[in-house]
Amino acid sequence: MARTVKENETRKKIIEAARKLFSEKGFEGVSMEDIAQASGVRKSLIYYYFPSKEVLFEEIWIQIIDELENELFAETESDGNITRMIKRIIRKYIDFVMNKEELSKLIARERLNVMESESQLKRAKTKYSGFLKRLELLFEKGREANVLNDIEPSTATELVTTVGAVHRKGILRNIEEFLLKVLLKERPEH
Amino acid sequence: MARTVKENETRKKIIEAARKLFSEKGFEGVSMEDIAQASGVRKSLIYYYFPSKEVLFEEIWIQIIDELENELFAETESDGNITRMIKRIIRKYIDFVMNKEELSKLIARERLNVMESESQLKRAKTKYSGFLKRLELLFEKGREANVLNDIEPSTATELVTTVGAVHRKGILRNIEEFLLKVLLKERPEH
DNA sequence: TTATAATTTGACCGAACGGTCAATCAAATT
DNA sequence: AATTTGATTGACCGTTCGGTCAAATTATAA
Repeated sequence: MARTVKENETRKKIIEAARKLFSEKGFEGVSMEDIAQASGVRKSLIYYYFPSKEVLFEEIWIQIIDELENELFAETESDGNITRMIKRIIRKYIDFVMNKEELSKLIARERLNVMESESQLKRAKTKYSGFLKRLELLFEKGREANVLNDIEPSTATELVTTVGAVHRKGILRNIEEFLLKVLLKERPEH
Repeated sequence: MARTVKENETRKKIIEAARKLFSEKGFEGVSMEDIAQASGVRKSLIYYYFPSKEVLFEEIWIQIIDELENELFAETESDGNITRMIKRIIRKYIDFVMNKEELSKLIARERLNVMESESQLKRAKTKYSGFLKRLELLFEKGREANVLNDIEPSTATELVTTVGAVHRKGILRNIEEFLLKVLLKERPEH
């Protein structure tokens, strides 16, 4: 039987160290030795918990996208008002970028590589594509309800996820306003 | 004496192949062997023209930032009207992102790594810092002339350069409007 | 107390990487 | 024609990388 307390400690330390390093330097810029040193274990122990560097990255990526999806979609989808739903999701997305800098920086840094990967990072790509699809479906509904401006849902999705690379907190609220203005037909209230 | 025609051909081929690959996969994601194969020469020939991978990257980076600066600043700085100058520069920047996709994607992909590098890529960093400084000085002038909104020039600079990561042409004009709205006190004209 | 299982380690491996160098080839000069 | 110079190549090097494995240590179960 697993010593769950101890396993959770070491495994968690590895994940936390790796996430921090991936956020700072990206997947290719970090070595397994870097992660080992940052987490205080020997490199070969990482392979006891994770079969490869790629799987470790994917697990972190999936955790992050899970957390992002929980922030954005947890309570929103039961709302009948599509405009309010879009507003709330944009708001929560900007909150996420502001408050979870390590996570949002990792997404900003690696999302292109994840999306463009072919034979690698399949699970990461699937996860992220699923997230983008959920966003796009929401904008699709907005278009059908005739509250979206003349903008393709896929384009709206890319706009939102790209401007998430801005991290100066002083302008993220400007960006929120900008997004609402570009996306929704009604003018955002103050 | 140099056989300048022939040297220009091979050297140019190497630079073009490298730029394309760096744009697609980033500095760390491309090997010298990749570049050699893409340019149709043997890897060791690259070292005949460039002492290292880092120097090759820096030469490409400097060319790109030169081109960007030429687009943005070539005729603008003699204009006395600071509002018009800022408008024109934002316009030209969006034009650059739309029309020079390979270059703007390389900047978007590597600018964080360039700015955060410590012992490497010094010339690339210096070049990019210089470019950012020029932008910031322009916004500084805008603030002094009281035409900038309540936004730090350094923040304005980061906003402009970050949203340059958006490549969907359908929304770059929206972004231009957004930038002008956020940065300038007067409303942008249509 | 002993046995077993889980965790952890140090040593090691093959491949890929950035880079070097002597040799060869092609072009230019004498 | 011979020599010199520039361009190009194949073979090779040392280092770093992702990853493996047997042994040792620690924790748990019997």
